[in-house]
Amino acid sequence: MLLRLKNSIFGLVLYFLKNSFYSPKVLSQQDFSEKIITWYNANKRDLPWRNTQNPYYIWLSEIILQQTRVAQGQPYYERFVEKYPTLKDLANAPTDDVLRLWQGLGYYSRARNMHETAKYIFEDLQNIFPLDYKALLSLKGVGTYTAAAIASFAYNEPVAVLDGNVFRVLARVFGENTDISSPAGAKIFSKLSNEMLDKTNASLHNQAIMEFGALQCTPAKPNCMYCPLVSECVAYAQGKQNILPIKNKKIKVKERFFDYFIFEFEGKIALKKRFDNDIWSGLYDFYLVENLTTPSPSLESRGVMSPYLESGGVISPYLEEEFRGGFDENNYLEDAFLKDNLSFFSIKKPSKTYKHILTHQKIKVRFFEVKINKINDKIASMLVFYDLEEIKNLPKPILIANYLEEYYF
DNA sequence: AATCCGGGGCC
DNA sequence: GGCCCAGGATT
Repeated sequence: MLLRLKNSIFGLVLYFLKNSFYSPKVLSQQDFSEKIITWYNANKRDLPWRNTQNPYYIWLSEIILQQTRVAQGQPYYERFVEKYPTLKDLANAPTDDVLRLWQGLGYYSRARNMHETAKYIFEDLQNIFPLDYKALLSLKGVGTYTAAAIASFAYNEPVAVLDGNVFRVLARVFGENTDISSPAGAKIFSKLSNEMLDKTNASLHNQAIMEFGALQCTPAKPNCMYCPLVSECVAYAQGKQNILPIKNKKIKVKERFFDYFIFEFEGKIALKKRFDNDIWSGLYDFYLVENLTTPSPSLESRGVMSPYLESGGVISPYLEEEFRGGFDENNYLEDAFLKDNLSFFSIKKPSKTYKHILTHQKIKVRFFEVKINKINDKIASMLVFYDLEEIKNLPKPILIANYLEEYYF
């Protein structure tokens, strides 16, 4: 008992020491919220999705902006609103069209999930957008951030948003050094963000803290000189603006090697729709041979390719199988081209090697333009050809779209 | 808990 | 080249 009293007195003394001498001013919920909202009213950008309480438009903007900068996402938002002014329009659109409009934004599962959810709301929920955080959270593609954003912006429901901006602002202002990429961090920051939330003014508060993070409390070189929270900011007092927030998760980048074969016949080009658990699912690219370990040696340098550069060669009926399963480098030419005399073609030298950088992958890509002169039923059944007008309207990885733009359109 | 999913912009 | 971006799904 005595020990406990001693400890509590000791703790009390420490508390006063900490807050009187070593720490910035204590920040109440009201002070915090008022300061960022005042800042927001003076500094906010005029963004189109802020001029509506329509949950469909807010949802659309939030899906587009996931892991995407405002400057990059805004033109897409405007095109989506133009083309699909209501949820019904989006629900009734072909998936290829939705993905085509999304082309270049990346993370294409966002578009696929968005379209699926649009159909679900229109058909199964009688076109009534879910009305609270919990219901929103059950939607495909809607996680805790997006559910909180829609619930607060559209319905003013008192749930705090927690995105990269909010993590950063809270970590710095309160000197919270828990790893934001850890489950413990998610818990602590979620609690902290909800404690700081102005519960009668959730929409404005949430908009304000994110905009504050985006414009004022930026990842690099935050504008501490003119910051309304500078005298309360723990990170500033301790000179830790560049350390916080802590994010320990390291991504590892995998290197891949793509050889694309662009089969052309009578002005049409063969494309293949991608699927499964790989990048660009749902998009169309050329016929791909992936080397899983090292780049295949330049075909000419092996002294094997040269005859085919001039006189044409043959395409294997097993081409499709080879394309599906990668290929054995030693049997590369045999497997891909030499097994049967099914069709004559001529092949251009491989293109230069393009480097395509993704978050988790570094891809080295070469293109081989293959003109097919004669075709038979087997080849026709292996390759699906599209004319250039069709290709323009199909969703493609930006890598493929750029190549087509450079050499075919 | 760890891994995967794009593309662009900034330093 | 490294980091970040109005994160979420999958395993």
